[in-house]
Amino acid sequence: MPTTPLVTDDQPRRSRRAGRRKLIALDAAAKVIAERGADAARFVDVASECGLAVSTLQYYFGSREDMLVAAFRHASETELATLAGELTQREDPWEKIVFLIEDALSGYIPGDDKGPLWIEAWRFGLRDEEMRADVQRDYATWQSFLVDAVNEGLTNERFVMGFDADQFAILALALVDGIGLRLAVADPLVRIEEASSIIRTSLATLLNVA
Amino acid sequence: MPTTPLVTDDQPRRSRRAGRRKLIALDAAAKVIAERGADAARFVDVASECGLAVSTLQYYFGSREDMLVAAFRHASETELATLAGELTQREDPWEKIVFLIEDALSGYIPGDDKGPLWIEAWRFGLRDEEMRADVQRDYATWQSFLVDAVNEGLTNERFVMGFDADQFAILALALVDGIGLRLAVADPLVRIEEASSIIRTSLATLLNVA
Amino acid sequence: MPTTPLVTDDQPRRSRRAGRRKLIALDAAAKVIAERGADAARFVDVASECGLAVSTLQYYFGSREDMLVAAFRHASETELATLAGELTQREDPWEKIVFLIEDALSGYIPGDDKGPLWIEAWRFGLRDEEMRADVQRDYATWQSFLVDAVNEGLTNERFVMGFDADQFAILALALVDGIGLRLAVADPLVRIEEASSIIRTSLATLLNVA
Amino acid sequence: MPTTPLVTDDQPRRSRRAGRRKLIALDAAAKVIAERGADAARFVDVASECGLAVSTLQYYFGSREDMLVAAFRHASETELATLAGELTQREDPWEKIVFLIEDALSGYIPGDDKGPLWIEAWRFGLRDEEMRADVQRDYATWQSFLVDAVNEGLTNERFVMGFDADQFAILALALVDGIGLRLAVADPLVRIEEASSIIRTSLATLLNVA
DNA sequence: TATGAATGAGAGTTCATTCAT
DNA sequence: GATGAATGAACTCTCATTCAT
Repeated sequence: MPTTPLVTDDQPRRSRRAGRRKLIALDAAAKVIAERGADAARFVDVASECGLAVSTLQYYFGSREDMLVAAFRHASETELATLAGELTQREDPWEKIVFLIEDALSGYIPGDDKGPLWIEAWRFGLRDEEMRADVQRDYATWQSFLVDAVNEGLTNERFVMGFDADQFAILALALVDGIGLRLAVADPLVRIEEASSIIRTSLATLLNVA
Repeated sequence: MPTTPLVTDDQPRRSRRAGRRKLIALDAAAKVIAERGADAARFVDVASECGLAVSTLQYYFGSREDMLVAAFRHASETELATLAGELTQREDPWEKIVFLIEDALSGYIPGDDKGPLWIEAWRFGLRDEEMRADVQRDYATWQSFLVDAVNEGLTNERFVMGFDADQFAILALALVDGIGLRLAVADPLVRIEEASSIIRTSLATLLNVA
Repeated sequence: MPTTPLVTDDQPRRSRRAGRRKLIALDAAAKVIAERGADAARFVDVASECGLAVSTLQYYFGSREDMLVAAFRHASETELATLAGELTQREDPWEKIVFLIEDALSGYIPGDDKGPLWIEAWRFGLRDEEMRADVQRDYATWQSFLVDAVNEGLTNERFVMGFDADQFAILALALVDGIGLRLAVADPLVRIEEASSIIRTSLATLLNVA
Repeated sequence: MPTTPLVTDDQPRRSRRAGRRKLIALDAAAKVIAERGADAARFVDVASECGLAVSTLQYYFGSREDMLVAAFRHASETELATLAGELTQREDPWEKIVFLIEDALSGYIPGDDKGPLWIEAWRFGLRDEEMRADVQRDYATWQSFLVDAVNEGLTNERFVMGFDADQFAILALALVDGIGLRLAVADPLVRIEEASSIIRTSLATLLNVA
């Protein structure tokens, strides 16, 4: 190992540096998008957030829109990978479901960037085909996480349910997003602590959790 | 005709005409917002949509942002008034609930402007205090429509439920919005017809509708 | 006259002012094009030449390219109109021909803007279809001026010639442009005074001017 | 092979290769200039035309402008050398003149790069002193080719003429360029076949070709 | 020798806004 | 009350150029 040729490292090192900076730029872009909204995310904002020149961002991503899409994609890929890792560390299917719900919901609490970023992503997807495909893929992934957990529970006989697993997953995701939106706009009628328990209770009811 | 008091009429008529034009402008603005998104809704777009001059719109509303907020408010007031009227024409509380759900959900079907407008409204509310207050008020109104229906049903003993009426209303609205979003991004995993029935079934389960 | 309705003047007055300024802008653009070349003619240059804001120029012309084309067209229309006027003031066909040649040639003498502008125009026309049509039209007009004079001379029996009038006109224009180019690049082998006399002599030879 | 002195060869071979690549770059530059015009000839265009990196071109030529000038010079030197060679293969002075005229004229026919390149060269020369000197030199060379042929013909008594040889050469070149321009802008009033014959006929007339 | 990474300078364009009428 | 003319501010994007390797 210590004797492996250092020279072959040279090529990767260059690109690795560039790659590193690009990742930093992507994170900065995601942060700016979450804070100001995608439409108001300017090159200058991202540049000053990550300390790179505006023209460097353009060199990396081509156009502003491409930067936004790349930032969305990077953020969601990172998050979904983390999520998948976390799930493998939990045994009980109901626990998995609760984990997913709590994680998703927490993103909407003012101060967290995940919710706003997600909101921007699919709003962008309303009018941009490429982004729409990404959003659909993300929904599908979340849904599959839930479906897997539900199916485990059904197999275990921990759950008994009148819906099929996909329908349940759709309902669960909808509840989280729908309530998340009210948290995001700081609706005084929906308190954070209550939100979580309402969702858990209603889903438990639908699943007849043992 | 020529002898009718033209002069005294003149003042009111003018302002009435102005009022008329302003309403047309508001509708045009709402349409443009729904189509392009609030951030991309330019004065020129609205102007060419309603046939008025850009400077006329500024004369009416002051700034672009004020125009947007006015458009949102006008649209929601109009819709809520219509909704209230429709509700009085229904007797059965479950029917009222179904009506509200169907109405809300239908707005999200691609091609309809109500869903996109609502999305723009609360996204705008994420970063604009004045708009946020409007959004919260709208949520409260929708919630009260549902709460009233639920309470009727509980009184009638048509419904039996473990939640309180507000919690149920929050759940119902969240489901509609959450699923609406997936319809809006044309998610292939959520078909329109199915969406409605999932919501109805799950709510009926929670309410134990007689 | 002093009693004509002043009010009807109102509308035109506004547009007349705008029209006035636009003409000034067109002249400024032509000057900048002649000096720096069309590709290097920036909005800033034209703006500072005529004292208007850059955005005003864009308001007038739309895009930079449209401004250039408008400037070319304006210049050529003005020049051709002047030329047509001058021609009517000359009787003798040979005198007309000489006048046309001298006028065209003089534009190429360093310091004059007409030659450089013409060069820019047709070089632009090499790659722009709209401009190409304009250039062809200009060539046709110049050619027709010459053809008319030649035909007069043939009728008068002042000229006797083996070519037809169009061929002669093509030759004459080619000589003027071809020699003009050498004047424009300050070719030491072609002196201005000589240039004119060579052209006159050779054309006179071809026409066998009486 | 393995025993041949690799090292001593190495230096020359490298520079030879470099020289080869530089020539390819020059041809690519000339092509791009002819197609897009000198002002629009970017490093990227040339780079993608010849498969080299932008920074390599800059390494070769220094600045963009230097690359352009080098390309012009390379193209004209190549052409003039070829031309000189061709002329030695012709005996008859009139044949030489016709050959020169046809060659020059053919460059202006849309599709050929020589005419456009020449146009760009002297237009560039209008504003760049270095280039202007090159253009004047090129004109001088062409003119000398013609003058030599004319003098041969006068000595032979094939030609009888009222002009001196330089004046004739100036006229001939002017005709070719002047008519070439009209071919270049696809002027419908000047057909290619006719153009050539008009020039030949008029020059023959002036020379009283035997 | 040759090239990718990074950046500053400069240009066109959009757009809300001001002002005079 | 309504609108066209004019403009400044802001932003994206292109491109030559510098630098390190």
